[in-house]
Amino acid sequence: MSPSVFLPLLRELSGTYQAFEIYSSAHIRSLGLTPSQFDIVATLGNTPGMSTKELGEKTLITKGTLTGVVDRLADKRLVRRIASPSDGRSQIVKLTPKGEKLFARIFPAHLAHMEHAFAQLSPQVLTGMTESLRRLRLAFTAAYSRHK
Amino acid sequence: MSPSVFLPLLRELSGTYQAFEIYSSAHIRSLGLTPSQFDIVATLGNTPGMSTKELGEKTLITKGTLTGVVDRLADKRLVRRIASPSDGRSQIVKLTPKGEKLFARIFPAHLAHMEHAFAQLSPQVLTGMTESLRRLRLAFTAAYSRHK
DNA sequence: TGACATTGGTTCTAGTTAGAACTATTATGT
DNA sequence: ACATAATAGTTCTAACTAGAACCAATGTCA
Repeated sequence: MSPSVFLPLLRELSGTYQAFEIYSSAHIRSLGLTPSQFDIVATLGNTPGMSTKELGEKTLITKGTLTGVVDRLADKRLVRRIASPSDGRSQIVKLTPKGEKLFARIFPAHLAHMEHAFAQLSPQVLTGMTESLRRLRLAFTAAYSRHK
Repeated sequence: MSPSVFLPLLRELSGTYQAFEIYSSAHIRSLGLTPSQFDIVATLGNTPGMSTKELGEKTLITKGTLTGVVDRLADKRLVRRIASPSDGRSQIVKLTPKGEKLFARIFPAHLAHMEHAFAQLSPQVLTGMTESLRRLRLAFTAAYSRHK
């Protein structure tokens, strides 16, 4: 495979991801959260809470980073840490009532904001893109496990 | 457009980008650079140098960040800043001989590393993915300029 | 049961990040 | 020419980032 084929793809992947981040995060910051904080709140919304580990898997935030992000959300009284009843090492993170109220207010608003970006694209095109990205992701993860 | 269509796409976009980053950056760090530093060195390779502004546009690194990244590369004696002859506000950043030597050594190695990830995918599929991503990027940038 | 490895989280370090405020220089419009 | 606006870079702040070292609790296996 020649670099002239995959280099433009890598550039476009970075560019598209960055364009998404810029569009999405401008809105999120206007709501008073950082993108990572929003990710946590959105993931915890409508759940009874989950362990830090599970939260990290769903949000793709590594555990070292997660400690700090959850700390700052706890400072804002949006989440609370509870010791796991079944595992002495584990913490359950859950939204406080204040956090749930925030979730109910900003999550639908953010979905509506994101929806605007997809106005010109058909569902068929979007599912096709999703499938393409999945193949590409699998190619990277497969290559990574081969090389490590 | 329903969130059930675009939310999986956004998740996959983040996941794919992250998988790329993990695969790519593990290799870059083993070469002694951070991903941002590698980006700069790769962009400056085989050029007579360019302004900080141009460098930021090509690498998608914002100017405030770029100052620090270039500082650290300059500390390592890999790049040098030169005053622009035509514009008193502008700096030209260029590789030093040491930087060029590093570029010649690690850039081909990194291309070869990335190439492994694409072994199972045909050029046709890759160019199709590139085009899909381009459409998605344009959707975000168009939405962003509408909303700002 | 007791040694050993694994796992969940925290802490630490070096670096990146965006965004805003700021400085110096250049461009614009009258 | 002069006032004003725009631009290139730096600096500052708050936050995120990965990765490694670390600690305590749990799991494994002989």
